[in-house]
Amino acid sequence: MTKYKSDFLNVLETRGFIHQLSDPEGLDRQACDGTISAYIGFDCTAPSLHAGSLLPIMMLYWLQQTGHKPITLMGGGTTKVGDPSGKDETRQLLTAEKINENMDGIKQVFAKFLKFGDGDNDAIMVNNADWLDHLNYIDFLRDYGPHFTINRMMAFDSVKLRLEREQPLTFLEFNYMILQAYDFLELNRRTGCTLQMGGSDQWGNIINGMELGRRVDGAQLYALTSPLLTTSSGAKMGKTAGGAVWLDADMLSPYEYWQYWRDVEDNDVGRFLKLFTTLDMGEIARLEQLEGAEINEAKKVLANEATGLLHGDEAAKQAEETARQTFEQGGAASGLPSVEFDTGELEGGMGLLSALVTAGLFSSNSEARRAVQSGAVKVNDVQIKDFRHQLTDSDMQENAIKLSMGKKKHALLVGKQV
RNA sequence: GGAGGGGUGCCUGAGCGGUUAAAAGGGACGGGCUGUAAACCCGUUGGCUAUGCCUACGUUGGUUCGAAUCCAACUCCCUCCA
Repeated sequence: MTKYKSDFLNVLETRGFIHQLSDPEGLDRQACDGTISAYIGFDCTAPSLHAGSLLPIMMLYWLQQTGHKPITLMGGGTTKVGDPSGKDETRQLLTAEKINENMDGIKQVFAKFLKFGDGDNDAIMVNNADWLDHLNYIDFLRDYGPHFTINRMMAFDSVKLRLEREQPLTFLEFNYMILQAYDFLELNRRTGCTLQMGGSDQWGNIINGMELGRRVDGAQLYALTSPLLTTSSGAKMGKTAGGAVWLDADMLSPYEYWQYWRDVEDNDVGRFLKLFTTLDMGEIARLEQLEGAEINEAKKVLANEATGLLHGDEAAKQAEETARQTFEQGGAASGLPSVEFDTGELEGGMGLLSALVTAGLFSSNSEARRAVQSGAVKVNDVQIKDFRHQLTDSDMQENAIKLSMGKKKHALLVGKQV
């Protein structure tokens, strides 16, 4: 099938995870001969990871499934510096407290995909602040500075891009690649890790670490990157109307997460099934054959599988059921995002606009009013175009009012006696 | 330290005394078509107790009947020189 002998590279290859690989034969042999440890670094710039990080997480998942050891590296130290790759502007510096806070949130997610522990191929988590925070400047410069030339550093895309666009690149950021390179070396020393994976934008950084390891310790290290993931229409993964597609259930409900996968473009379905589900390739091939309206079945499978991996099968089923009731029957499913309100407000009529804002469908009355006027709003599935409309007791159905914005966004106002 | 350029709405970016809630594009959202796609077409895109009011063009003052537009100070950023 593929040119690889090892399960690990075979799986990654057939599922479309591999973009660049530094030494295919060498790594393949390593993976066949024994257990390899590989790491991926994660930023701590947000309190939760989003769908964009799912790809690297899945790589670690397959790494473990094929018998190897995943290492998740939290960028507690490097986040203090900020990766300039792919950024036009200097990132805002985060405080140490904020970084730690974010790190706590991010940790939760990994446990759902990886098995942590002390076993041979159990995953471990490390924080590069552990070694970066205590570096001695002069010692560090003397030990590792000679292995980097400015000439080469200038040639890196992340640097070149800034210079060409005449955007500032601070010395702080300029150092980022050195620190990341050092991470690789340090991890190799500490845990025997020999492979670093990451998005294609990390290629340069990873190569740096590889070379540093070779020069300093004579270690044979490997680099593997995944393709930069965009949707067929070119948009970045993981962003949606309401913001990022967070992996934390508190920041994005399983139902909304399910909807995200349900709504992917036709052209992405096959690719996403391979990348974000664990279905076997035969099943995926079958789903890929579906065309026209039938492709919706494949999308549901995608949504179920992806949601199941993250939030559990139970949550996935619920989300599917909620979606089925909402879209296919037009009913008010209980699993919709719901907000409690005081039923006393209905006496004498409750303004439609404020109800919509309360339900979280709009952020301001004006925004809600415009939407009502353009016919986007429905109350219990009946379109209302008068923004002065008042909701009353008679709108309550089974102790809730279903409010809709457009075809896809629904919310329930659930009555609460006070 | 010296010289120049610049800070406009979610983003890019026009405007350079009144007709500016601020061109244009992007993005986003809504409607139509569909399959809860894509593409395409149309609309919306500061807030409010709404034929009116308030807030907004880095900050603070000033000139003026009137300022995003002129002046001053401050501040932040960029480029070049030392």
